Amino acid sequence: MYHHCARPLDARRAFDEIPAPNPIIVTAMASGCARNNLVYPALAIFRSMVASDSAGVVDEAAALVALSASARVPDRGVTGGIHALVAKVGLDGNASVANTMLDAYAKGGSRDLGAARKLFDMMERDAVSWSTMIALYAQNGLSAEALGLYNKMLNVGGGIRCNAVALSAVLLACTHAGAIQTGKRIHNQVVRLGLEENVYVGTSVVDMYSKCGRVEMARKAFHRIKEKNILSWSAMIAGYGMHGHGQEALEVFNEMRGSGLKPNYITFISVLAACSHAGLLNEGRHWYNAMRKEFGIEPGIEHYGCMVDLLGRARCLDEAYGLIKEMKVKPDAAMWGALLNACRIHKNVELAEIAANRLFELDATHSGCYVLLSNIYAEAGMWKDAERIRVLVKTRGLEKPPAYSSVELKGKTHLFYVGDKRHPQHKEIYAYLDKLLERMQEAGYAPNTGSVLHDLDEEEKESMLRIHSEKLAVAFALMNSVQGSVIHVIKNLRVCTDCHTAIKIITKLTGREIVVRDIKRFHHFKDGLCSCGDYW
DNA sequence: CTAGGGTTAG
Repeated sequence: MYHHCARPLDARRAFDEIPAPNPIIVTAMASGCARNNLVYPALAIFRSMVASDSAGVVDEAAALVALSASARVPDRGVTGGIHALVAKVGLDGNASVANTMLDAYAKGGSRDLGAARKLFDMMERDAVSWSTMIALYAQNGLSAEALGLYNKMLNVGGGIRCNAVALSAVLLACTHAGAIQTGKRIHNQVVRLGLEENVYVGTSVVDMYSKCGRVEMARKAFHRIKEKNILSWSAMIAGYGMHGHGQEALEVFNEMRGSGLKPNYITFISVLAACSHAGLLNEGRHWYNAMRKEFGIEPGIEHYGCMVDLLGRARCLDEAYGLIKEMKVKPDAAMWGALLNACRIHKNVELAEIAANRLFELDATHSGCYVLLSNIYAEAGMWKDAERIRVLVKTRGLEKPPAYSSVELKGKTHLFYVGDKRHPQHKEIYAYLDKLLERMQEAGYAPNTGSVLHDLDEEEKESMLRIHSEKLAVAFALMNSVQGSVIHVIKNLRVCTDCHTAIKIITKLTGREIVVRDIKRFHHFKDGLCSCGDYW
């Protein structure tokens, strides 16, 4: 009773008054501790139970409590230790115990996916084991492994059927990989099984379509969810937001409030991000103020980040800087990065230097901001300063994380790094790109060599730009798809200025529509224009 | 007495 009332100390007092507690009461005590986040006491109780276990009374329930507690401890190796104790009392063959252990190995401080997989391969597997392992891969960004295991479950899983948990997990893997074709196939499966109404599966489908560039499909799936929760609504708002559809995002937000659900911390991140992507300054200001006053939610670093983006975009650079100075949370690198980016767009060198210096203090190894600052100098004609920063990058030995872009073709994902020659079609791709570049230059495209961070002459700089991953991916997709189909490219970093300009021109020249998902948002290129309005 | 897998931001 005390535990359920979140009063662990009273529970402990009552427990201590029992002269000879039996294993049932001891397990109840441990479970109560775990429920109230007292994971170490919970584990201690289990350890002493095993130590004094002469008659084999430590049962499945006690093991489950201990294992689920071990998944919440920040130290490494705790699950392994409990595993040994569980084995000592002969409970490691128990199906529930093994499944709980599987999850615990990959969570908490252990984070050992390899150990989880090893256990998975050895144990007797049921539907829960398969979905647990698939979910673990998906949550840790190992999309290919998650998809592979999902297929394996259906083919050689010993008659294990598809279930809601495995489906939402594998949809998450499609989302990360941007694998729309596979995602659609899974969605068909969802429809066949009548699981569209399931809030977990439905929300996963919504998020998958949004993040794979099909926000209209996301909306359709959204309407099919029977009992939408705060996550479903937030996903839909975020979906519209990342595509630059700010009004639609706000309409969904209104609908949500109309339905009686209270927005939470994350909902407001989605709302403010949507305002920021669409440049809705007044709406953004309104909801930023309302979240505190009407909903009692204190803005966190993410909300400030959205506001700095939004104000910066609207040329209110001083207000953005003022907001950073007055916020109660310590500004992080992303915050100064947002201001720095706004300075790039509005060519404010003075404030850019302030932002960059604060950024360097926080993260001196972040090569992206050196590039940004150097570009700002270069665009302002301050070549010496631009050069100084470039030298700094070299002497400090900072490497940009490798940029890559990917395109899905007939269900297979093709990955391109800068200057990649690993693709079997690479010769044709480069030849195609050269021809295209000629036509682009005739149409007025001039390579923006200011954004190349190398000590090279102009010609060499142009060839550096030519081989950018997004250009390779676009060229490959153009070569291999039919006129009229929309090309979808996914990039792991922000799309570069030159590629952004280039793709706009490509859509004009070819009459094709190109959608690029970068690390921040979607860019819908059509007829020579981009949905971001050149702000990103 | 107890317990195992899933979805939202960036």
